[in-house]
Formats: sequence, structure tokens, C-alpha cells
Amino acid sequence: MPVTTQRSEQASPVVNCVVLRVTSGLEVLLWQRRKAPEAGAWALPGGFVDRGEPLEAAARRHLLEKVGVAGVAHLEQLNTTSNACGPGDAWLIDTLYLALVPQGSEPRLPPDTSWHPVQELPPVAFGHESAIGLAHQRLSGKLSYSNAAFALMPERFTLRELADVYAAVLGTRVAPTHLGRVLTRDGVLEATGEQRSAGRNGGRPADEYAFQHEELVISRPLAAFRTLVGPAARR
Amino acid sequence: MPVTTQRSEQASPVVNCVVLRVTSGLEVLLWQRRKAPEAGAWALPGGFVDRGEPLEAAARRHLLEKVGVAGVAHLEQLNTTSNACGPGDAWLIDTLYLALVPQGSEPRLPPDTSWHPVQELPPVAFGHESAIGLAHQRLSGKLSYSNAAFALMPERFTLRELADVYAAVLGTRVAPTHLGRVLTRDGVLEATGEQRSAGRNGGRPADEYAFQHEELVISRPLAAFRTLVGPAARR
DNA sequence: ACAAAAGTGTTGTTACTACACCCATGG
DNA sequence: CCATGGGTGTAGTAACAACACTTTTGT
Repeated sequence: MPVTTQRSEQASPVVNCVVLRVTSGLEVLLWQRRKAPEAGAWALPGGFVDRGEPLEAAARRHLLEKVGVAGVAHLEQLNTTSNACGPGDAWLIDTLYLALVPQGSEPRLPPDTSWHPVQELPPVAFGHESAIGLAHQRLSGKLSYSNAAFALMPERFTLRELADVYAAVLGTRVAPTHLGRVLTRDGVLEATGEQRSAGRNGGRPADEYAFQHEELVISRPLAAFRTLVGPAARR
Repeated sequence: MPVTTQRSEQASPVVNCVVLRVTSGLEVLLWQRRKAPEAGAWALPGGFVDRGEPLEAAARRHLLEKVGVAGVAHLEQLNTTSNACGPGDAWLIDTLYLALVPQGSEPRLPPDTSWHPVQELPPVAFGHESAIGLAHQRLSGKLSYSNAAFALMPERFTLRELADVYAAVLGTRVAPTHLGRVLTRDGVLEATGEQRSAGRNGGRPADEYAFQHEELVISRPLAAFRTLVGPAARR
């Protein structure tokens, strides 16, 4: 941005997306490379950025064109790396995105593309396991202080279903009752008034809930200190 | 990173740094542009990235070369943007960094460079007020769930001094006692056993504290839920 | 009637906050 | 000895977690 007249080196900007969803467990979208390098390994969807194109637009474009994913409910930038490269190699500036796809949206995937459980990844190209790990970490954090789960859930759901999604991401058992109380108190959830019909084994029908907002909202801003003004405030 | 053989557009990667410190208030390091565009306006330190150079290295290099800042105690990537550009213009990929400089480190600044209170910024070039705001926000968050303040403080300090730094960043009054209890419980602070001599008006000498770690540590990982396993865990 | 699933009420526990009180120093 | 600044102890409160109990369904 210091627009000097000085000549500078040129790089190829690329975006890569860690697309996550939860079915029975947490899954990431990968496509299998046919050509070298890393032929046969699984890679994150992504590609080159067009000249002057916003990075987020590039991410959405590649998700749509390359793997047919339209239903991205949340897209968030993670980080950017400049890869080391020799004199002949291409110099890539790689921006990583986290994309969340809700349950129920079933994108039609091309044949080389499929979902993989994050717990048992196939061989991943370019050492991008760390990217998947970073995305997973970020998502775990967001679940605890925001309404990020809206982007993983269908419009309406039961507390049980919501707790299962939390459990899949966090790797802990999560109690539906507690989760519901906390998120309702924080103004994240609201009861729709509707109910689900009971399952085949009977049981009381579950109340249906929905998220109050369908964009990311920070529900607990400063975790540690509520006011912390203390007696000093009197003076 | 999908290294196809396809030709791609070329961009110039740049880094920009929001360098923050706290003296009496929160301050950001800016330098005044002489040349157009935006001559006279104040800009973030930064510049072009060398071919194959890691972004963080580029940030440190520009801080050292351009504004003489060596004592960066914490450096963290914020986000990356691809600026829109016409056919003739340069296409820049701009990665933003947050850098923290501790009290006591007094870098020798070049004449066009100086610290400015974040609360009353001069005219800032390229609309980078939002970048400063983003950095401020991120820092505020980090203070509440990590030991990030280590990068703003000298090695040893009193609880009062620490609370003043928190207050300057968060914009609230912060009670030294409470802050000390919370951070000690979390294993962030430790008493050195030393004491400060009293000020000129007398008063009890304050205990000296130091941070347990001099790199970023997340002191309270998941804010909302402690375990949340509930009765379901029994089954 | 009984099992299964879900929601409600209540209690225990933790930990943040406030405040009253005590300690140490300089003038 | 008193003002000033700093630390300690303790009580109030909010919120999370656990668990017993009730509600509502299917078989």
C-alpha cells in the first residue's frame, strides 16, 4: 500500500478453502488430485484469484465452479502464507478460508470430490493437514463465544440435534439441556413453538428451535471480565 | 496451491503493520507520506514482500528498516485483502499485521515517523482507520483470554501499572486487585517477591509481578462451557 | 403399563465482584 | 500521626453443572 514507484516481485495469489460440515461427525470437503505433484493425494478446493478480485469472492467462485458448493452459510478468512520458492518455481500467496455448510444442504459434488471425516483423513496434499487443524480449532472457539453453529444447522432443529453437532466439533459429550439454557439466555436461540413428532421408539416430542440471527454474532464479547471496574471507579 | 500449469495473473504482495503500544494511552505508529498519493496523510509502516519471503519476516524487516522498531514482542497476522484495481493500476495483495511493543522499549524513530493516540488519529491514508480499529478489537479480545499483555509491559511491573494498560486498551476502568487475582489464578502472573519503593506521596510499596510466559498463551480456552457433559455422560 | 425421549425445578459449587478493613510508607 | 497508595479477607451474586422428577409419546 505504500505505492512507491519502485518495481516489486510478482506473485500468484491463490485461495484455499477448508469446507466443514457435520453429519454423524465433522467432515471436510476434499478432491483427489490426478496430476503431479502429489498425484493421488487429497487437496483442499481452491485456485487462483483473478486480477482485482476480492479474496472472498474468489473463494466463493472456486467453491461453486470447482466443487459445486453453493450453500456456504459462513465464510471466514483464516490466514495467509507466502511459500518459499526457488528461482524457477512459482511464488504463491496462499490465503486460507474456513467455510461452513449446513446440514440439509446437499451439494452435488463432482466425481473426484467427497467428504472425509476430520478424525480419519486420507493422505492430504501439500501438508494441508495443519490447515484443516487450524480451521477446526477456530470453529471450536467460535462455537463457545458466538452463534457460529447456525452455519452448521438446518433452519429448525431440536436441542438434541444441536448438542450432537457441538459434540462432533468439540469432541466432548454435550448436554442438550445445558446448551439450550445457555444459548437461550445469551439470546442466540429461540423456540419456534413447533414440536417434532416422536421417534419410532416413542418418547416425548422435542421442541423445535431456530437461531435468532443467520449471520455471525458474538454472543459473549469479553469472556473473562464482566465489568472489573471495582472500587476505583468511585473516585 | 493447486499447481496447475495454467497461467495466472500476477500481484505484488505487501504487508502493513499496526504497531501498538501503551504509554499514557493506546498509541499507534504512523509515518507521514511526502509523495502522492495521499501526500501529507499518515500511513501504516509496511512495504513489499520479497520473492519467497515469509510474510512475518517481511513485516519484521520493514519495521526494522523503515521505522527502526526492533523490540516487537508479539506479531500476529490479522487479515489479507486483494484491492480492486483498474487495467493500468498495480494489483496489491495486502496482509495486515498487529505488532505490540512493550513499555520501556523506546525505538529510535526516523523524523517522519511518530506515535499517535488511537483515540485521536490524524488523517490516515488509504482508509486504514479500519485496519487500526481491527487491530484494536483483536487486542482487546486477546487481553481477556490470553496473556497478550506481556507484549505491552516491561519485564516487571505492579498490578496498578498492569491495570492501567488494560484500561487504556479496553476503555474501561480496571481494578488492579481483581485483575491480579484473576490472572494469578489462571497462572498468567507470578509475584517476583520484589517490591517497588513508594512514590513521593508515600503509600505502601507495591508488589512486583512478572508474566510466567513471554510468548502468547491462551489462558482460558473455551470461555462458555466448562465441561457440559451433563447426565448424558453416564449412559 | 412400561420404556424411551425430552423438558423442568432445585441444589450445589465455582468464581467474579464489591466492599470494608488492614498494612506500609513519606511528609 | 495522617494522608496516600496498596494488599487482604469476606460476603454477595450470577451462572454453570448435576440430578431428581415430571411430561409426553409409542408399543
